[in-house]
Amino acid sequence: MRIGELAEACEVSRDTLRFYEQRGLITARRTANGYRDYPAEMVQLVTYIKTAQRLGFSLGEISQHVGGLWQASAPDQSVTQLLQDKLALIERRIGELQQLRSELQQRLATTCPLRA
Amino acid sequence: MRIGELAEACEVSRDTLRFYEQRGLITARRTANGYRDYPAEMVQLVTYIKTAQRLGFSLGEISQHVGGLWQASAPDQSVTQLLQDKLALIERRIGELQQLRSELQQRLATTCPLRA
DNA sequence: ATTGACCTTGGAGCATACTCCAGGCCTTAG
DNA sequence: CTAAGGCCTGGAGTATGCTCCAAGGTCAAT
Repeated sequence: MRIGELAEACEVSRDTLRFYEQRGLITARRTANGYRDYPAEMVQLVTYIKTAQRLGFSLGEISQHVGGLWQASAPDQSVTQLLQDKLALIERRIGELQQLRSELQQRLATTCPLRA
Repeated sequence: MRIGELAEACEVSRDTLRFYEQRGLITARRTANGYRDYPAEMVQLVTYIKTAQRLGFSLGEISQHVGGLWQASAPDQSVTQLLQDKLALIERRIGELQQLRSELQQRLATTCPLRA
């Protein structure tokens, strides 16, 4: 599939996909005429990247984990390790957000929400 | 108090304070020699800015509300609304992260974590 | 053959939130 | 008097994550 199709399927811009490639988050084969050619699974990968991003991960963090996650074909130790690292990261982030939430809830209960 | 003292009291850099001034978040009197001179309450204001930021507000959002907030004796409705919106956002994110976490946990429990 | 939609590249520009620097004045201690 | 340290300004630089642009190649349809 070409970049425009992928872009539409993932609801991102072509520029964003080229930017991700530049940053090493995704790669592309090329057709004879030089156009990028993506496999269908690329939709899943880009969706994954956007999800992780929406959840608060930077592209840097994502790129540190995505390669191993995506390329491993067998259940090997390093992949398991990567998943566990990711899980730990997610749990940290949940904790941070929960703390933020309780701060907000407390502030909403006071007379002057943002004071102090 | 001078900028260095304020910076230390608030644990931000002098540059950050000058940056906030540029953005209209804070203002300063000047002494005869041209130095910025802050009242002691400025520590509270800067602390408030940092808090709001940690809670997910951009400096733009903060500056739009800072005047009213700081002076209002009663909880301003628009601010309360803003806080509630942020709270909703945070709760959505926590939910998504928890879902991602359970997905990862399930994958880690299978023999072949990355299939499917 | 030409239009129009698609693709290519490198590079510039933008918003956010700082961070650092040069060049220079003010103040206080030795 | 001089040095050290704090302050001033304007402007450049940094990191993130795009977004847009110019100039040009590709391709299917009319």
